[in-house]
Amino acid sequence: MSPRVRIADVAAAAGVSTATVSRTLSSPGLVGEKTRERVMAAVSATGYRINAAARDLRRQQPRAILVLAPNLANTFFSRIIAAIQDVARQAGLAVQISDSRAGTDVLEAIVQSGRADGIVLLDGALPPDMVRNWTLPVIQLCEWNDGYALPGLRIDNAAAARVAVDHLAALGHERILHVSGPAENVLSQARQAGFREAMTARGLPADIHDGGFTIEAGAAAAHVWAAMADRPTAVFTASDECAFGFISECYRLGFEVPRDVSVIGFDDVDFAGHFIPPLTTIHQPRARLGRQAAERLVSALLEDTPLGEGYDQIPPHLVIRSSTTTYRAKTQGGSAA
Amino acid sequence: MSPRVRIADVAAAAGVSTATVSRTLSSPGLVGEKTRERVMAAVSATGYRINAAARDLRRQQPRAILVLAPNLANTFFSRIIAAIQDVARQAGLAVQISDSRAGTDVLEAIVQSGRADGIVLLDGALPPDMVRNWTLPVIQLCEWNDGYALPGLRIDNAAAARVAVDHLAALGHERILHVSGPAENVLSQARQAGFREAMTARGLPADIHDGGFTIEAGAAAAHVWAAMADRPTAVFTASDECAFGFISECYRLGFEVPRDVSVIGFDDVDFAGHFIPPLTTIHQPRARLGRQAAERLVSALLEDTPLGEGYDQIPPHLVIRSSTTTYRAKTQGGSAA
DNA sequence: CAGCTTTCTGTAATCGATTACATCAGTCTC
DNA sequence: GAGACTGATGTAATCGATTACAGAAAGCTG
Repeated sequence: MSPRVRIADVAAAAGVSTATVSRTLSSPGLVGEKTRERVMAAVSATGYRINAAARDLRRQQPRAILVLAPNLANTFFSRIIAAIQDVARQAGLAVQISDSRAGTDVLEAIVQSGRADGIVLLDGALPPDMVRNWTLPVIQLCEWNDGYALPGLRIDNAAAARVAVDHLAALGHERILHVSGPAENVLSQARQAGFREAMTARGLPADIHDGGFTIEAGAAAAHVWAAMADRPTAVFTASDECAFGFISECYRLGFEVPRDVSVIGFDDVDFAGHFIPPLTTIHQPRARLGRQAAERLVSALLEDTPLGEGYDQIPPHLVIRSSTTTYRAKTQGGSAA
Repeated sequence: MSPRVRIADVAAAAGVSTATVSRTLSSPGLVGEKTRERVMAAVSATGYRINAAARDLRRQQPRAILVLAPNLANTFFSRIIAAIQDVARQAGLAVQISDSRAGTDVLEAIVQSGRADGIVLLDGALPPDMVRNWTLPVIQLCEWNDGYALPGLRIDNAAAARVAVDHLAALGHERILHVSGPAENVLSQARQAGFREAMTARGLPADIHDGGFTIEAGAAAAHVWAAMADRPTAVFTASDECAFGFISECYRLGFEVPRDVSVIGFDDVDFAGHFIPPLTTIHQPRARLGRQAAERLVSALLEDTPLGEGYDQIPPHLVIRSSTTTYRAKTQGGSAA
């Protein structure tokens, strides 16, 4: 460990004061050209790197944003985080990531440590009291919670559910099952509401099974579906993973998609188009979501303007592939109850 | 923005000096019991949170680790990062994440900023000159590069390839194609070497197609495979994603797995067991890899001992599912060249 | 050339916590 | 009760950068 090069060392090497070195680095316009050159030469000669802690302390801002996501292992977040990272880097900000389910005291310590000056919050299930107390700018992404009273960005989940129903109805389906996400999740609730609304608008019964976002939840739902008296001819699932699990398990039970049941997923993960069959699903523009939220936060931070209050909603987009097909009233004796 | 509460405010509220407050927080044993209680009361009354920048500056260590991964959007990393995050949090360390392909100057700035005191490096393709110059402890994970001369952790990739070949050979396959990852990638190279070795040891020809880790690469490989004169009866792919792409495209071309070709993947991503067919694949214990690497780094940091030099290699583990089956010399007229 | 700008550079205070050292009160020993 | 020791607390220097303020040099104007 060579002793760290400090700004004073660079100043000495260049024969100027530390103030001049600092200015050369942060606002070069204030420094004479010849001096600037000498300083830059000294910087590279000494291999000087700024000490972030000292700068942050003095400037009172760490130039970093914190991303809080529930369950980092969930692949849904990776692309979003990559986009956030990308925007942040271009603005010269570091990105710190934490699991939002780490426990309130841990979370408080992280948030209040002064290590970040803005937050992207991907979790809508934190205690509102805690979140409202945070003094840094926070932007909600994908999930949300009205109790936080924060600006945010998400797709229009209810509309997405309606679009899914529209598509299935247009194909002739009348019995549609919605395998929803966890009941306490806002996304689940919004999508359920949209589903219910679209179904009742058509005078159709709204069958909802409380499932989850996971592959396992989808597989379990397949058994529920298979055991239903008057089996729905189409299923709208909580997520692509859920759809994968559902389809796989159906296959194992001797059913085929879309022959025996049409399936619509949610998210359009990378893999959805390559599944067998390629999955019809609601597209979530994850890179765009991450980028847009990050840009809004970053510009608020850099220009020191408030974040605003808007809840941007991106309209839903259905990607039609091969897991849905027209409903043909059974011609074969196949699948009675 | 309420003005931040500083340690001096707490000291005033408790009627003690800042030194006592600081000691109460970091080494409570040094402080008298009654004083300690008064200080703690003052801390919660004022809502005091320590300022990380000031502490880091004084202590000369930021208590954070930096994770560098190529392409954060890749789902392979999410679980690893979650595990690292978990270990770090329990040790009271923050986690900062950056894309290792951000460009050498950006990377240098991040690494040398003094914001982290240790690095987990998931990329083996950075310039060795740069990496060797880093003065903080670095541990390589999954990928590696001998030019870095760093300690690391990974599975035994060559052995994994051998295990894959063993399995296929035991099923009677003699023509096996290896769809490998990018030629310049160390993982690809190690697996290719293992594949070649295992095949030649059996007197079998080692067919290798330079592909990639992606779904698209797998789909492209399916066309290559389909066009081969004497079509291999089994394929060992670079990754599960590659296998998925391969299988999907085969299906589209009118082939079925494992009826027409057995397929082995690599990684055992969450989804592998739910694919159709469930994928036989080499398991990478991603949570364990992340955890183990993080633990090694964290304990070196906390105890201020060197990281050591070992390259831990985890033995490979094959998960046998349904995408591989015994080779039956063609009885049907099906698929001649 | 006096006086006024403008441009550049240096001096020194400052951010908020940690900690070496000094101090002081109380306890123990002989 | 003097002296030594222990434990608790305070004083103040320190980490490394930024920046308000001041001063110096150079350029302009009349």
